[in-house]
Amino acid sequence: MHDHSALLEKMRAHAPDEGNILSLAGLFKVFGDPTRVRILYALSAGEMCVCAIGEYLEMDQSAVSHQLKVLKQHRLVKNRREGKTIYYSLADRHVFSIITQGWEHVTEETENEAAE
Amino acid sequence: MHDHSALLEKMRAHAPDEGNILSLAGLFKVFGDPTRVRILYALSAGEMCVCAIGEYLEMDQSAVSHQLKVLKQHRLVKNRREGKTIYYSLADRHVFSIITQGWEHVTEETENEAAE
DNA sequence: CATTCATATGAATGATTGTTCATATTATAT
DNA sequence: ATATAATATGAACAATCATTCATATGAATG
Repeated sequence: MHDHSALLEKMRAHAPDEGNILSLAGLFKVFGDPTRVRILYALSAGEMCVCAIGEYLEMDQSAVSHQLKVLKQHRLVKNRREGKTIYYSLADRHVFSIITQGWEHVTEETENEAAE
Repeated sequence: MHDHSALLEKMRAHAPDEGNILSLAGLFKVFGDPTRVRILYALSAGEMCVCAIGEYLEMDQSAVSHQLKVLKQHRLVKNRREGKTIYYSLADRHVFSIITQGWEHVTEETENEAAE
């Protein structure tokens, strides 16, 4: 192994906080599932109740609830109750801007998606 | 289950392409691992060779190579050879702006991270 | 050309995770 | 109170995935 002591010295000087790294990876992991992305997309059109989401995405209610819980834990969605039904909606503006940012990367270059 | 036919009708009208959903989730999944985030952060300071990354992150060379391969497949990093060593760097401007976007969400609200 | 250095790759493994099934809440209505 | 509708939760299972170990490539050097 060749020498990098100088470089490493410099890098360790302004290393990012480990807690933030974990939070950040945790956040992106939530976006890293097709089902959750579909849910977020659906909610970008406006609030929806749980069973409407399930019907739209053709998945059963339990699976939807489980994923909504994950999304809520990371504050990507919020909900309100109206009688028996609970309506979910996007939590804040960040949520869709993160998706939009990723979208640009994905749609920008479409050649050899899984190449190499 | 109550009725949503009207809502669903409208939503299916402008549903996002399934292929794009999968690509997008795939992209975020790559960002959803602490090791890969650490690597991207490291590379944001400038290009580094594989063993420097490994030394910096205190993980062995093989693990680094495996993750670099994932990052490269998703065009988040690029590399160039110089003799025996191969230098990796961020692929384009998107990469860090995606991280920055996520960072804002993570650092904005720090109360009850894993609550509920 | 044999050796060494830097990196890549393949198989195996342990851990994580999305979905399903069954069951539990919570709220309305009769 | 019972029944029903809407949602949530817990356990179990299958699939995915990050890491490790061993080995392979590819380039320089003696």
